[in-house]
Amino acid sequence: MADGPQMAKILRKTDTISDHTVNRLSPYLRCFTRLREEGVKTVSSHRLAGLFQLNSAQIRKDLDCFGEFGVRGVGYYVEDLIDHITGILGLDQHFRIAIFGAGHLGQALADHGRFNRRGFTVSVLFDSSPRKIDQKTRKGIPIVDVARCEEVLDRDRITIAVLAVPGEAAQALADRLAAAGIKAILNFTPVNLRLPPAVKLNTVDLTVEMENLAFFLSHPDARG
Amino acid sequence: MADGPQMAKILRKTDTISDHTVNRLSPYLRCFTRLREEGVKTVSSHRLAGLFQLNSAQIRKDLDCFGEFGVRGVGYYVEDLIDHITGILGLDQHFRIAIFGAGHLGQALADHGRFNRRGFTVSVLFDSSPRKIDQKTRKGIPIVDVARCEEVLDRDRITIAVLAVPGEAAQALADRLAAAGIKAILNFTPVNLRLPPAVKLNTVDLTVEMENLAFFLSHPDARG
DNA sequence: GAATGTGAAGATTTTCACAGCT
DNA sequence: AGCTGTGAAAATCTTCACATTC
Repeated sequence: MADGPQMAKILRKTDTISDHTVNRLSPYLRCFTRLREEGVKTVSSHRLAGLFQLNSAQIRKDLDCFGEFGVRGVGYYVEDLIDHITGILGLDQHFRIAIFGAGHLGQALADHGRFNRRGFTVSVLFDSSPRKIDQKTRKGIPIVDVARCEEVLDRDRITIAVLAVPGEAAQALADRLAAAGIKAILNFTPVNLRLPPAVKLNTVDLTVEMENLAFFLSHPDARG
Repeated sequence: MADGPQMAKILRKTDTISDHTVNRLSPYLRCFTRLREEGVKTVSSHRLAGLFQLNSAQIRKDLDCFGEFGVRGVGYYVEDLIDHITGILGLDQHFRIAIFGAGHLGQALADHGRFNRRGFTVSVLFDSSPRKIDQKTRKGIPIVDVARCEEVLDRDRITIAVLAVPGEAAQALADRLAAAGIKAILNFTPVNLRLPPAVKLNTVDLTVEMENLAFFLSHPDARG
């Protein structure tokens, strides 16, 4: 629904949303969903600014990206916001995920609620260890031999790969996934992956997060 | 070593490093460590630019933040870079970590190599479930009743808390941790935590990561 | 010659401030 | 009166370009 041609209809004038705005859409959506649960019908950019610790102009600019559907003197209709952002993010489609690496982290992610919610399903884990192959996770997601991954990725129409393998295996696997037509990768390894531009890569690097905290602990004067 | 007063000596003129630069220090350090292992003695900003897919001027500006120790015509001494960045990040100190929530994710993180390396140790997990209290993780890290957390945090001189609890419990716990003197939190819950400015907060939000990928899958024209 | 350090230019993001709707 | 939408200003981040040093 929010594919190529339709995008122009959803995305208003710019035809392009800034990177930072994209990263705010998901928190916005979560917030709006909670507001709806609380029975809130409309919300102003000022109130949202308070909730997000952001400037209200920032929020108006962000929401402005995909059409003027705020109402002056009133604010934004929560239901409208949810519809629009759901569409922009593509969450009216369904994405199937494969997790590579059935170690503790991989299995924890596979069974984690965040990966199995509106818009997403974890369909399979891949591993190379004979002790894990053909087992299932606690919640029943099958663990398959990574040697068969191309076949299964295609069969299950998987578009997102999550990498929870040892760092040494990451680049070779990423190359293989790119060749197999995977279009998005969430990388939990600490490797700077090289990928063709058609593949979107997000990296969650726990070392970076921890060392960033260490920096602020060592320099209490900087930010806090 | 890299504490308040000394900071002026390490941080050159600006007395303040930009946020983006701070977040690049950790990847830099990892890269330099690998270069050292490979026996590389000096490295130029151009070569680093290639490795990081960054502009070479960017790298020079970043490294310039904490003193001019590049050598014109030669480049940077890898050993020097490692020493300086280690100091800046505070990794010559040792930080003890407590993980809150001994579910699959919490236990996976506790035993994960990234959290138990130079500069960091996971000393304890906290949980409220009687079935988990007084157990240990696979690698032997004790799980303690969260009711006792203030006592243990103090006893073990823990400065970093990792939150892997259900979202509903997160804000109350964060308040408690702030009151207990915790100075840095790595938050894996999808909650926008409010904390006093003295507490540094980093959030890893898996929903945001997945929905960001969904956006790019739905808009192949944008970045890829 | 090679590579740093850096002022100035360029790009991007955020904030301000206010005209214009309801 | 209240609040959006938006041009313009401010702040931040990145890149260019070149004088300077080894």
